[in-house]
Amino acid sequence: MATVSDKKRSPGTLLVVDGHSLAFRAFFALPVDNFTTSKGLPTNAIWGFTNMLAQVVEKEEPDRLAVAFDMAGGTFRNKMLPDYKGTRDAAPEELLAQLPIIQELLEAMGVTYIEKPGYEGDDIIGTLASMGQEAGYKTLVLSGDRDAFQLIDDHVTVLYPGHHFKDLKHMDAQAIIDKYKVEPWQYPDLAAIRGETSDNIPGVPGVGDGYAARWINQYGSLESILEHADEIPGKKGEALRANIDQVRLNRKVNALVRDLDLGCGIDDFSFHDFHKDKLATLFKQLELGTRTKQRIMRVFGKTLGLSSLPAGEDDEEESGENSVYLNDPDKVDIADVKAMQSWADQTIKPLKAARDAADQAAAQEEASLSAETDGAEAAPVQGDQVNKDADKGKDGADPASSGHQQAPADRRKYCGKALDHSWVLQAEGSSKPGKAHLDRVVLLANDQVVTLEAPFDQTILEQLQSLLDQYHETLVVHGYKEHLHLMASAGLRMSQPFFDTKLAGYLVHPDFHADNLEQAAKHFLQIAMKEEGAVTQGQLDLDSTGDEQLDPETEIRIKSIRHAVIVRALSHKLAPLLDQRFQFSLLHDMELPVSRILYTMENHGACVDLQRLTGLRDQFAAEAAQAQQIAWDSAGNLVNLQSPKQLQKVLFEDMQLRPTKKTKSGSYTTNSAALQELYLKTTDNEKASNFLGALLRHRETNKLKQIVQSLIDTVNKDDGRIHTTYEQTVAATGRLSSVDPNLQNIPNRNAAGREIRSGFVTGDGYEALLSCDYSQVELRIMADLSGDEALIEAFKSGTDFHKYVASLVYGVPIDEISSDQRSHVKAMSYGLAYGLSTYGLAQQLKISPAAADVLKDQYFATFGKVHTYLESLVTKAREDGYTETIFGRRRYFPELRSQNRNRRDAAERAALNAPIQGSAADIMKLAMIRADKALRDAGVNSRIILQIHDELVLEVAAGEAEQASKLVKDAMEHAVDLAVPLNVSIGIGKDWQSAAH
DNA sequence: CGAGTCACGTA
DNA sequence: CGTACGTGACTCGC
Repeated sequence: MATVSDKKRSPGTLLVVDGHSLAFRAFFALPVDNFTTSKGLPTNAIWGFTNMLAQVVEKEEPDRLAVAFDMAGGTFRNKMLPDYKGTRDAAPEELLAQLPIIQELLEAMGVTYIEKPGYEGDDIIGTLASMGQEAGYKTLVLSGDRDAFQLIDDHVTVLYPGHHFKDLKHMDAQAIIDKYKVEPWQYPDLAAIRGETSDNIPGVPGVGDGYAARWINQYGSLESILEHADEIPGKKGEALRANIDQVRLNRKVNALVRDLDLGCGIDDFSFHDFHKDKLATLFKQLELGTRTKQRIMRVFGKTLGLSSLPAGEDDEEESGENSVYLNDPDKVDIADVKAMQSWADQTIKPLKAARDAADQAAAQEEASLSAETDGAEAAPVQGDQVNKDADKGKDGADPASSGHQQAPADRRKYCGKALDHSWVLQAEGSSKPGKAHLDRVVLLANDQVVTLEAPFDQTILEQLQSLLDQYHETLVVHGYKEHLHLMASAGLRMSQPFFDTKLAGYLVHPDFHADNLEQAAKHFLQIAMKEEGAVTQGQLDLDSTGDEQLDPETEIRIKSIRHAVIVRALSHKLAPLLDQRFQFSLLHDMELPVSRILYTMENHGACVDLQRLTGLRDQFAAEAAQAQQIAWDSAGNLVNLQSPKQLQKVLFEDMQLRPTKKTKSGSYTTNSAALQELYLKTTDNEKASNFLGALLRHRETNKLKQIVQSLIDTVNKDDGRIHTTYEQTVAATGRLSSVDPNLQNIPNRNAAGREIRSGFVTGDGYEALLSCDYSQVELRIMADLSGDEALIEAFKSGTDFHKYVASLVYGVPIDEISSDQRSHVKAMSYGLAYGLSTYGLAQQLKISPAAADVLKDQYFATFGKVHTYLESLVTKAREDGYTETIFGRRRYFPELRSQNRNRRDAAERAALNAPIQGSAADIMKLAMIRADKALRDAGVNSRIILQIHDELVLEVAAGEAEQASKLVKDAMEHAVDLAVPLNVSIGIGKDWQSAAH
């Protein structure tokens, strides 16, 4: 179909496409999960590639088109640079599988594609650009590879994908100069210096585009820079000199070949025959959407002068495309309560009925299915994980059913398709406990969005309250706890929603911590945000192009709507993942109820005696100042005692003390263990000895001062209480953490520090603090999970656990166990769950490594199954890629396959610890749910105010001490049913210190 | 001003 | 050369 007449229309346009780089970019830009055929074939690169190509052809209307591909096998570049991975050999299998299909599609579309053994697509492109130039064509190079920039001149423009690959930038000479401050032909020099991380090409460390450009402009060329490398000052110059060879090599490798013999001419790149049937078959196989198909037909059909094809009979949906959930919703303006009511009646209200109907249909289908298969295997194999463990319970210790949810019939095991009938509420403002305020609420239902803004009309709030009350079971939010704070600040209550994308994201990937919603979206949806925060995957430019300057208020409003859309997309991404792992119950019966409890704990806060705290602060400050003075006197020098660097100089240079250990970065440590050792060894130097003693005292008291001060600083002026924030999605093991301030690290180990706890007291109407803590939970979990009879017996015996274990290990009667023996065994027991080494054990107990080895052998000889169990944890993690707690909480450990020994060893220790620490965390969470419920059911005013991993602190209302103690102790001890009893010890007193036991 | 390092408090 | 956290101070480089 080459048309001679085309050529006369000068200048004609030649479009050259870097097939591999485009497919590569598409592959990583689009979530493979949403582009997979029912047979499991990934199609994200195919979809992205064809759509992109169609888009460009439609817009640029080229007369000639050729697509270049890399070929399997190395190129001449690999020979020069063994680590070079710029080619398809480094691509993931899922991408490679799509390349031949893309070529097949191109063929059907009548598009020429070219590949040449030993060369990259880039070289073919370079050659094609030369051919275009000779023939007087305007050439467009569509490529995601920056090496193509060197081809740019007056006749060649590169179309380069932006952060999201759909946004093409026209890179002409001026654009290169603007961006890189060098001419296009100098770009390879710049790239050689900077390197290309994505291609695994190292540049000069510490040198980026800026410096590279500066040098190029100063010296004119790369060769000239290298000749004058000696003149370049500073670290950067040093780094350059150290990497001259690398830079030279880079420059050789990034030069594109421009004169290959391709065995064809430019007229071979006209549009060829368009195979409609073949295309239709391919599209069917690939299960691509109608929209894509019609677009291809339209664009490439038109090139041939065919009329647009009729919509035809295909009724397939745009299935599995993420963009469905990222579509721009329609904005609905709500003028008054009436409008809101009618909007909700049309959108939110029908969701519940629709969901119930869908549930019923699903149940029927399942029933008929199980009838067909005789009921043997149709039911889910693994059910509700929270209930899994409870199945073992014989005496009503079912943690889930005693949780706060309603009738068992209401309890879902899976999200299933229920999300299709859900709505999103996105509240914005500050959720800080004690000072939350609500700025805006976005409601998203049925692809329609309503925004409500402060100041809120009271009747609108009532309306909203009624929606929350009636339809919380179909509601999706991002962060239930934060929403409780936000909504409460406007006087609104919020029952447990159906889904929480923040919590779900945490369950899916507990190691990943997103600071905000956009990061979560980027992580889970592979969506890129523009600087202003725009979603670029969908067309989320709510107001026309989105390019013009919007006023800040509109901007922020759009951002909120965008957030709601992201939440919807996230929920659809995460729900199937939870279902796959049987973790919905973890969300519904554990994390969500815990969120509500944390909200109330944060809200209540902990009452402190401000006078007591300031008194302590002054006392610690005085001691610290005194110690500092002594240190300064003996050093003869006003060293900053809080500067490790200055201390190193004073200790190891001025005073000539023998350093003990090094820090990670190679300097000598000045930590307290090292200082104490030095202190003991320094007998001949009075000044040094005084200095060390004073320094140690300063360290301790100054730290305490700092902790007390931070408490004082965070006391809420309105109620005199401290409102910490519990982070529910931070600790990778499933624990909570506490910030602003951290109330989980208030000193407890030595007397001076413990005094701080006396500053935590009771508020009006409360008479005492009650502290309840689990004894040796982690060890008990190990006993249960390992099934070690000796260890189980040790716990059942009810005597001093560590003494009992020591007597077994040392083969000595219990009453003959020395305190040293007890503490050694205790350290060993706890060390187990951390993956301790004999070296570490020896260090901690200040015994020889040989003695530690003996202890370890003895220990494992006594508790053999524990040893086997711990090893099996790591083995299983290596096989599965993740560990699991007794309630099915997972943590993934890709580092177990690391080539780096240190990292691998660290991963092994973490994998050993995760299920143990994590199970303990799960148990505590269930205990909190039970305790909270028990207290509320009993109608008492006493309440949980703090959680410190294995301890709960309650503020006990007048006259409730005995009742509250009993309720909480019972709730904690029966949170789960293990092979060993759970033991909770309690203490009560007028402050936290005296509540110790 | 932000990131990284060091030190140290808790379970 | 045991796990999991958060905070504060200093220091370096932008």
